[in-house]
Amino acid sequence: MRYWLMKSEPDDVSIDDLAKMPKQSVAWYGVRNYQARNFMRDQMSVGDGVLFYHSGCAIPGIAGIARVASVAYPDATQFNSRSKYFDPKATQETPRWLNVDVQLVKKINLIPLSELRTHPQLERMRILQRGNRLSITPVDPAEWQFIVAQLASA
DNA sequence: GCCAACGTTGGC
DNA sequence: GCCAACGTTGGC
Repeated sequence: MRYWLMKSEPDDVSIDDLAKMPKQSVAWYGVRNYQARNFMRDQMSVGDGVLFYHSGCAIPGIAGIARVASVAYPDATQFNSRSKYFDPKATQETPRWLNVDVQLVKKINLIPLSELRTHPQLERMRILQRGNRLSITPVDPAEWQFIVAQLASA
């Protein structure tokens, strides 16, 4: 059992969009970074905890709690020439990009990035480090516990 | 819109 | 294998 923070742009898929999906589950398509892909491929298990993070928006922050709902499988968008995630080097036989399914556990009151920064318990979080761009990052169990028990319930 | 940080590409 | 150039991310 591991814990993750996964970024999504709410203009693309927001926490409310996730809540409206069948089974409140969505394929986490569009990851085109090898390190993030490898986290999904090598380290994620069904049931892992996910902090659903809104980025690239007016108030970035943690918008909900989710869970990993599948193992990694080929990301369909890499094969779609009309998709912005199309990858001409990927084939059905040798896909390059993978995704897991992510399922909503609960929407929470947004925990803004600016608030996360105020908690010394969280100062080592990857998301708070300067220059962080990775869209999927591991979260320490202690950080997960603090966020879910102390911040998400507030 | 700006800009710092980072990953990828491609020439050599 | 190095590294400059370029594109992207993402907070502000």
